[in-house]
Amino acid sequence: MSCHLPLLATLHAQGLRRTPQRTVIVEQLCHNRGHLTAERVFRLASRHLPALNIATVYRTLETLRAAQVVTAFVTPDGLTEYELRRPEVRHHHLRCRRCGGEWVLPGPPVERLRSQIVNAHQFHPDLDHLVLTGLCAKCAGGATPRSTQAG
Amino acid sequence: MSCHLPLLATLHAQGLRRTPQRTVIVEQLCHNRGHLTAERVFRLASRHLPALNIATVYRTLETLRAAQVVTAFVTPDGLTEYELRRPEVRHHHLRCRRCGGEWVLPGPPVERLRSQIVNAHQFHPDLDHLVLTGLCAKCAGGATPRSTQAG
DNA sequence: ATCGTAGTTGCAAGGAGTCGCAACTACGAT
DNA sequence: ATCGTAGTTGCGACTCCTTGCAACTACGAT
Repeated sequence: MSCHLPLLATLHAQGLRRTPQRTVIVEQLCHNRGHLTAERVFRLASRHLPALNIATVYRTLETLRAAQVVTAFVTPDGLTEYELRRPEVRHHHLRCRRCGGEWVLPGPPVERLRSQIVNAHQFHPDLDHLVLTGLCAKCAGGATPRSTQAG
Repeated sequence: MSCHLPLLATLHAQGLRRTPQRTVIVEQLCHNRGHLTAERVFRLASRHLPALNIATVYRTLETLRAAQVVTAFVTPDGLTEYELRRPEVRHHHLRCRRCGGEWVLPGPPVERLRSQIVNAHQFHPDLDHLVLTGLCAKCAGGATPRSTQAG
């Protein structure tokens, strides 16, 4: 069962159109789990819909984000990346700025930070999806990180 | 005593030139504490050096960052901001995405997160200077945040 | 003081992302 | 099935930031 149909239904339920462009973009997001830049989405999607325009890709990704179908986040490098939204799986990423390796950071440590911020400052931080760059153990001169590779 | 002279000396000690452009840019960073976008640096500095070119500003800020005179960071909005580097004062920012208000988050909670990541994953995250967006107490419908206003 | 040269600049072109508009079309009503 | 219309697209122009290059110059050696 394709995963894009319920997502398109979500759009439709919000009064938004299920255009071929949006369909193919959502399909690619389903087929290529993990983070995708807009450019990559464009390249993947335009194989199936050659007349697709890059401006449409950006707009569609923004529409999907606003519709909470997709999560968009800015990496510390200043790149915007997109990922299908999985609200029940709150996770973060550790990304090595030297080798590019990436690991999943499970939710609890960041949740503790969130709690501390809420309690001490009554501030509600957007901490659903963090990408933290740094150096992995190997590049920093040590052993392998212990968490799972990112997916 | 102007703060820009020792900073320019730092550049010089690294084999880099103390040009008038760099001087005026560093002066503005000293006079205008807090976060500055490249555009704002450009506007401030070009009052003193009208022929200054925006490309030079970007390059100079990057040079200053590489020389560890300046900290550069990408906000969750995707904007790059710069701040004089003060390694002995490790701090972070809470910025309200609705009202734009900004508060300082002192170091310890993030340090605890860092320790947890290092211990569990042998990953050394870049956590010297975080900007966390979210909703302040007022915009989220509560009382005022308790930490100091950002400076 | 002059000189040589490598670091740096201004400039124009280029790339990534955004925006406004005319043309197109998804889709609910009939 | 057709129709009307508001949502959406492709396109070209625009903005912000980056890049390559010729010209300039900071500065160490003399």
